[in-house]
Amino acid sequence: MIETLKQHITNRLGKLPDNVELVLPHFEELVAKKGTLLLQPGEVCKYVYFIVEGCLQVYVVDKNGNESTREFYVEEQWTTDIFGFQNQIPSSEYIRCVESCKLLRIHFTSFQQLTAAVPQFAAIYKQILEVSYNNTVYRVNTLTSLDALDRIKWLMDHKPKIMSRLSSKLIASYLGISAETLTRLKSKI
Amino acid sequence: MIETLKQHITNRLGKLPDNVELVLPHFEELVAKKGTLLLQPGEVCKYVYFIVEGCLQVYVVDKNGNESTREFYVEEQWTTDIFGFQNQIPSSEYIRCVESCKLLRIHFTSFQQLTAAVPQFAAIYKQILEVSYNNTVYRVNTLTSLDALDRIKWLMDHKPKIMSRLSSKLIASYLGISAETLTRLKSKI
DNA sequence: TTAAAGTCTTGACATATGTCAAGCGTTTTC
DNA sequence: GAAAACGCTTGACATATGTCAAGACTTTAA
Repeated sequence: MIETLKQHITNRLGKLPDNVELVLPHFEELVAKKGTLLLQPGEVCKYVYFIVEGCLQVYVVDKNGNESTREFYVEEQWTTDIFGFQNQIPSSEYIRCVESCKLLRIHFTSFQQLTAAVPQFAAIYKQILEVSYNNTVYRVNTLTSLDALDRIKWLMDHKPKIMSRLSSKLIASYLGISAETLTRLKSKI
Repeated sequence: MIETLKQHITNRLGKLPDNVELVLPHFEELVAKKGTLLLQPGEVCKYVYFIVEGCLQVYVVDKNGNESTREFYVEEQWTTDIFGFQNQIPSSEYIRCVESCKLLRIHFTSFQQLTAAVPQFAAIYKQILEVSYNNTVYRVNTLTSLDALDRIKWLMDHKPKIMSRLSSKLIASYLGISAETLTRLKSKI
């Protein structure tokens, strides 16, 4: 599992064999089965997770008990409640394994140490932050400026793997519509 | 105007008189009247704006010509198309003055220089990035998990100044509803 | 292997929100 | 100061989407 992370990091930064070896020992392997909750609202997020295999869902639950998915993360992506993690304050979101997962996680203390000590690690963090922010900006704009049918098309075009890999119920919770509406609209494409 | 920025920076970082003087000369004053477009889709964003006075709207236009506002920014806030700016690629959003504005702007070149040379400036940028990301995450979650009435209440609770300061049409475009629906729902509170 | 749980689809109906139009008051502009 | 533009509210109606229920199919777990 560590090998995947090593590859991921060197891909991003070019060859830097020295500092990679500083970083890797701080990660801990974690195998979690489908349905495992890694974080709940009110809880302080202590880890950043790197996905070696599987899929994580970040979501909230509304007053009627419906889930709204903010984002799905898959292989070679990083997941955490960034703001809650950085400030060590309670989260407002759930993080759940929607498939069996092989994960690597790094603890808050190690993370802070590394960003301070290893510039390349800080650079990766900044990169992740900027990309995450950009994705979330896109997410707001698609949610507000596209109707349900166009959001489905958007998802098929931009995240075809997510579309085919997850259940309709999960996809619907990401698109902000009911599973029934998703079924009906898909037949119109 | 520069004095406001100086105050803003020292408030954030404590006293650091030396480096502030390195930063300030890179900013340029800009007065823009209501309606001025600072950025359009397809255009590469060359500046980061600091608002001394006024209000900026970041929005997109959908296929029917309707505006969807992603965010409003007011006094002492920073506005830019972060991702497009950092990567110098075309934006997908508009940035517009919805009031007469007094702004300070810093050019891409200066910005890169300063983040590389002045750690405190890089720290402010990281802070802004994290807060912006967090706000946008909240925005996704309120859009998908709250109905229109609860989104109005959310806005009144969390951004009362925005609510009273801007037109119903603008507020509605932020909430993802029509101006008529906003009128009707407000009477239910 | 079988029971239980979950998934997808479809129908009937309910509801929230949008659209268009009109009226009226306020603000802006020449 | 008059004309034009704009902003808010309300009504009538259209439409998109949600909710609930049922049936067929598939996957999971004992």
